[in-house]
Amino acid sequence: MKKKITLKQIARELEVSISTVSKALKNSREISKDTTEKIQAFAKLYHYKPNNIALSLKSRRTKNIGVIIPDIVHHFFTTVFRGIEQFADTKGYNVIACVSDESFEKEVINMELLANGSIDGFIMALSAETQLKNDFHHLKETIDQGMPLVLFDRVTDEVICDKVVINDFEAAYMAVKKLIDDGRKRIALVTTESYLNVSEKRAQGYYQALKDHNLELDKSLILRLPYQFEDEIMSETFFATTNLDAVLCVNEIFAVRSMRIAQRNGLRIPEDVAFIGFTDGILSKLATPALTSVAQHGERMGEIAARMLIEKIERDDEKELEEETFRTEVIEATLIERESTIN
Amino acid sequence: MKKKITLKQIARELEVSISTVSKALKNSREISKDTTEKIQAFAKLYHYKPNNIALSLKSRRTKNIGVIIPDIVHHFFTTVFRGIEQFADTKGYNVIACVSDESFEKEVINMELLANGSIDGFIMALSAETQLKNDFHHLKETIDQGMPLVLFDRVTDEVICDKVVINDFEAAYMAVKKLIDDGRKRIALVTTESYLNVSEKRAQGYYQALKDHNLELDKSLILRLPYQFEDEIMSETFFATTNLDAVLCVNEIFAVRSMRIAQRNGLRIPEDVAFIGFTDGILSKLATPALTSVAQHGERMGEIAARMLIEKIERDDEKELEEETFRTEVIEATLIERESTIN
DNA sequence: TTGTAGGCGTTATCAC
DNA sequence: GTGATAACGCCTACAA
Repeated sequence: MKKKITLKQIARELEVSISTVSKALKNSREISKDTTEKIQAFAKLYHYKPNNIALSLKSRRTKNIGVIIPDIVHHFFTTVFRGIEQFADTKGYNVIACVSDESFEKEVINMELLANGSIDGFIMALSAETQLKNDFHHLKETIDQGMPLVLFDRVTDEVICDKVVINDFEAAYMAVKKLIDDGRKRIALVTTESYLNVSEKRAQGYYQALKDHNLELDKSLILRLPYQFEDEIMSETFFATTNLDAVLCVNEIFAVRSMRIAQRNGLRIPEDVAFIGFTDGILSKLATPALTSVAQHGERMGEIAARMLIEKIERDDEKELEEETFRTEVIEATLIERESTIN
Repeated sequence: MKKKITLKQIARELEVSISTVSKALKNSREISKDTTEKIQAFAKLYHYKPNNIALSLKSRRTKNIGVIIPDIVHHFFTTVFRGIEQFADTKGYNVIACVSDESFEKEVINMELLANGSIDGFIMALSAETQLKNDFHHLKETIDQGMPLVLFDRVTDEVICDKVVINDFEAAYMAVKKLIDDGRKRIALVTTESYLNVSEKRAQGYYQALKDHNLELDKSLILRLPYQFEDEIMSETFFATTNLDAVLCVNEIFAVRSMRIAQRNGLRIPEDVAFIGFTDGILSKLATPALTSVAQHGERMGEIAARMLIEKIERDDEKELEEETFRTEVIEATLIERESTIN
């Protein structure tokens, strides 16, 4: 087992100084051709590669970015993550992934841990608990220390930083409008408890679309499920007792589960009830019937977030005292029509 | 904006030496109560936290582990990743995630990048291309440099290191046996091209089960799909022209897609055809009918891999020259029965 | 052309 | 009790 070799060891072996080795390996013209060749040959032989940690300590750049997401076994976050990773990779950055598990405390701990030099910037989506508590001191402190931060999807107005979101309001509006245009009158909404920012925006879009088309807002058409629901009793009762002809769900899991229950109750999709979900992951594509779904373009979202972050990181290098400017990029959601609505 | 503060700055402000500050913050009894308190108060005020990079340089420990997986938007790998992340978190380790995207080159590059000091050890599943090329020099070199490595799921006998796998052969055998016990006679296998180690083991289990139950191996019952197949023509033809009464699929996507096609062809599930898949992710649970599936227990796999790795990392600290021993942990797959087979 | 010295932030050893 | 010094691995301005 040959441990990684260092400049110092090469220098000792070849009886030259460390700086000579360092320069030779960078093809500095200061060093004679002879020594350069000798050193490079030796270095190659021993697979010399500079130690990232030492480089980071010196340059104050880790080439790592921290990504904190609420959940990894979740199609949307996973696609965003892939977008981030792919873009980061092209720029020579690595991604440190932390899962907050929807917990405020884990989010805080992870952030503080990483903020102490491990990374050059953060990309994150707020945990459910953080949104519920409305406590963002950890984000503010991080920003305050000069650490770039990009929020995506689960964002908040309380924190001033770069953001990437989709137009949730408009997307929901568009989905409901489609249902109305198809002749649906009793359109239900299946959503989460209300503190989740994105769900709330989608609900607003739903309300507005109804209003604009002179449909009354009927509270009995709204089903609010706990975020991580396993239990299907609430849904079963809802579908058994509610008179409806269309359903908008704020994610694809709710949608597919709801479709199953509706089908079990003898409803035909889309003839009796139309369904539209959010997320457009593999579930939407492979459900029976295939689910019409609002595509959130997670991968692009991740890519844009990573681009924004890396730009900021690398710009910070150049002009130290520039006026900070923050942007919010809005990605247009698109409705992917499949079998669960009438085309 | 207050940049992170360092020991040196605290020392200067308080007009003491750096070492005094360092000791005071560690509650060393060498330092007087007065100075200790003064320093700690100041440090707290400025949110002092030691710089991870500097600590790493000194300790030669990064408290990071590198995870290289072929694909992140993939239920099984995602669950393994979660298992790794969760366990790592409890031990104070962070996870750097790289996606090889099934590419040999990306795998090599990522590995070399991380191996230069960024992490303390690797957990990985081989990319498809790596298995196809059968080239493992990058793994061997990494191990040779004293970097601990744990392979999971997509492993190879060519590399000697810790491994975590499921009993693919037995799991497939068990699944086929169940189908046979249910009275199925013409059991098809939907698998990937053969270079994928795990698919091949599953195929072997399928062969053996047939053989042990005196069923002839009929090549026309085997459908080999390209790994990332989007196109459904091959499957359509297969289901349209093949006489079968059961199907074993090596992953849940193949299974759900196949079920859809079979249903479109007028086959009833499970009456006419029974289906069993591998993976047991959300697709299996929410498919119509719900899919009987071999659970691979990805999360546990990740946890065990992380435990093995961290043990090795931390043992390396202690006894430097101990005889290396490597283990292969086998996780028992379990068959989760649902509606796509007869109970 | 080569080498020395200082510094990145920290800890540990040893001297005062 | 407190501080100076060396070291982790690397880079670079400045000497020689």
